[in-house]
Amino acid sequence: MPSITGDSLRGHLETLILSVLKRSGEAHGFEILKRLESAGSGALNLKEGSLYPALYRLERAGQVKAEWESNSTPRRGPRRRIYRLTPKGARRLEAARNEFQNFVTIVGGILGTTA
Amino acid sequence: MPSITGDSLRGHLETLILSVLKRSGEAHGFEILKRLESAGSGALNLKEGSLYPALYRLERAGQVKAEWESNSTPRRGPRRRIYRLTPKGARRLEAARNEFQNFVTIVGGILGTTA
DNA sequence: CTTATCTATTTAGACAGTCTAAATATTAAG
DNA sequence: CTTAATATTTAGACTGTCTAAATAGATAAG
Repeated sequence: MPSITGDSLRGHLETLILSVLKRSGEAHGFEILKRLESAGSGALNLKEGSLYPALYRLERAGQVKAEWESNSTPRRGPRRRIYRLTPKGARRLEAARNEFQNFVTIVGGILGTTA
Repeated sequence: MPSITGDSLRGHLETLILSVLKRSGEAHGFEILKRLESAGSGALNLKEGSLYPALYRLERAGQVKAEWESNSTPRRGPRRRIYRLTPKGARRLEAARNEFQNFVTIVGGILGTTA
């Protein structure tokens, strides 16, 4: 099973988070984690210790907005923080997509995986 | 001018070095630096402080072999260390290319840049 | 001869974002 | 009451970038 190491993920994790929020709508941290694991087909070995700090960075940067979930529907477990994309985050996502494309073009070009 | 940040480069630099050695043959550090800058069309802002440590790691790992250049042809400047790919390095390069492809597929898939 | 310049390597230290690992919290189920 | 499931938080290690400068040799310029 191929796996993506932490080093490779660096600098891309925040973009991935923004992307799942854009595609599947608002979610709490743990669900974002599961969405990413699922979308990564097991290649993404993402840990809480990486995800939650990334969410805080995004929140501080105004790219996501977080709210504590109400306790209206009784459920198992502690209160959850629901994250959703802000307009600023959506713009950042668009820019990051272009940056990723550029990154792939440059690095892929040197590696000869595209040429 | 789009630029690739250090974070994104992380975990890919050693592969890039192996690739330029494979494609353009042996070279000393400074030339590798210039080859990468040239191949990156200015998007790669690579620094000596990143390159030389990476070369030492590759050497320790047996993926490149380094030799001090002889002083036969008089030239300006200090002696240079010439690096060339080892068979082990060539195998690592092949594996790393596949890993990069996988990385692009997974991350690109989540970002929606390929789908 | 002295100084400046070009080329190249080395290295100290800062920085940031992963990871490991565990602590904490809440509620349902048994 | 205890156990299990869910979710968040956080301390600390690790590593590979970056900044920045020190070191160095050889030739060119004056």
